[in-house]
Amino acid sequence: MDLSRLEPLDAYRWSLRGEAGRAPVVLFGDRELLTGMDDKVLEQIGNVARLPGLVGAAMTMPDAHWGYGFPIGGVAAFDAEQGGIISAGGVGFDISCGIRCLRTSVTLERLARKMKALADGLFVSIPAGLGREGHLHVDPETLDRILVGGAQWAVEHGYGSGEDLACIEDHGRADGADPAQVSAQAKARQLREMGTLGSGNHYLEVQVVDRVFDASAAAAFGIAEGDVLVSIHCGSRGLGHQIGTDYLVSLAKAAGRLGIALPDRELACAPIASPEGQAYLGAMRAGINCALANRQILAYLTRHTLRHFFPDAELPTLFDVSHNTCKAETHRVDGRERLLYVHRKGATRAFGPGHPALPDRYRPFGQPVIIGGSMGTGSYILAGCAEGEARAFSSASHGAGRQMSRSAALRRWRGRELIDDLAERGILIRTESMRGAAEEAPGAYKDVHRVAEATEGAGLARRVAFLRPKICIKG
DNA sequence: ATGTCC
Repeated sequence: MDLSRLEPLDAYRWSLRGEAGRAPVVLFGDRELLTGMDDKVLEQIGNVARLPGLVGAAMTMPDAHWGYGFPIGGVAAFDAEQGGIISAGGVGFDISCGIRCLRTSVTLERLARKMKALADGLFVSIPAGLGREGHLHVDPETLDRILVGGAQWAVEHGYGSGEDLACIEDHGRADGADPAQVSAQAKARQLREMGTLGSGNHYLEVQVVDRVFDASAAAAFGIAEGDVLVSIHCGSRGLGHQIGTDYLVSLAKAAGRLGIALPDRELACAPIASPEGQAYLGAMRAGINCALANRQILAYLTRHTLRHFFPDAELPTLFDVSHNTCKAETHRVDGRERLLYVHRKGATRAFGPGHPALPDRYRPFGQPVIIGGSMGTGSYILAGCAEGEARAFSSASHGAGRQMSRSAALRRWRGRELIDDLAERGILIRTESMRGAAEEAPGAYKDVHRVAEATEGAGLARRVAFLRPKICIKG
């Protein structure tokens, strides 16, 4: 990215020079992260800043990269009463993709003795890969109840407990979901895919807490150095993807009908208050519930498998965060509380200390934020902080973020070699696709340590712990 | 991300 068009606000915050007809643009990240970003990121977030009803600045997180319409790592808030819009490209195709993090009572010593068997066991029990079907097949009526009930449906049907729900965003269920706005095709794709991981950057990882940055927040989150965790990264599978595809068309038509000038056709959108906007909102929330139920079922399968190897294992939920959503939230803007529709595409909600939506135990420390690492590199747990509210509508990074395209990664690496190298370093990968593993090469991603450091430096969230991977099941 | 092109 050409930094000459940017004005540094400080070492971690940059403003794009103003232009007529465009709202402010702020990019978070250090000089090296921004230098490494594609110019497309700047072009795309500049386009977002031209959409109607934007409040404050259009923003990118430190892990941002080029995406469909909106950059991945993009954050934009809109006010329905000011003609604000909602955009499918601002949420992403994998609606409510996110990470469920489970704590475990398994010690590193016990894990070390069962590494290979556990890796093989998880690979058998966790359905992964493109188009892969799950153990649970549902009928259309049941799917509609899942789309309304989310993880709450899953818990009611034996896949977990109320303690899980307390540690999921929105208590495991998005209000206002409307399955009637989800196409028959989208639903048909999901009937056999509940409880599946998917492909691409999705994974299930067994991790060890390698370093604690903030002992009091870590204690509140229930973790300490040497603890074993399991993180599950996945989303709403075929259903979410089909909702995105369907509404790209309907929102583009609405934009045309209402004369909304689109700087890029990939930014198809409609006013939140329009029939098409409301329909997408209802469908997208159904997609959120699909993803929340999916991660709850995968948590159940994970517990079942770990208890086969460690019969006394407890695996309580630390937290479950989504990073592809648009959520109605109240934010203070220029001293006034306003209801905003915050698009976070490849960005995590990061409420600060004291927020009423947080579980009691976490509230004094802020919301757990999870930055998922690339294959074999490690992940971070952070905590939302007060500055993030004013700076980014309480948003933070969601991962390492790609720095190289999938095709470029395929040309450069071989999956088999990457996996053998990682095994020599004590990290076991099990995957359905060697091609997928090459695309997910650690070198194709930004440095997760730098992303986490910049996220803290920018005042978006504070680092709490670094997690080192031990076993990774890839789609 | 995705029954990677109906």
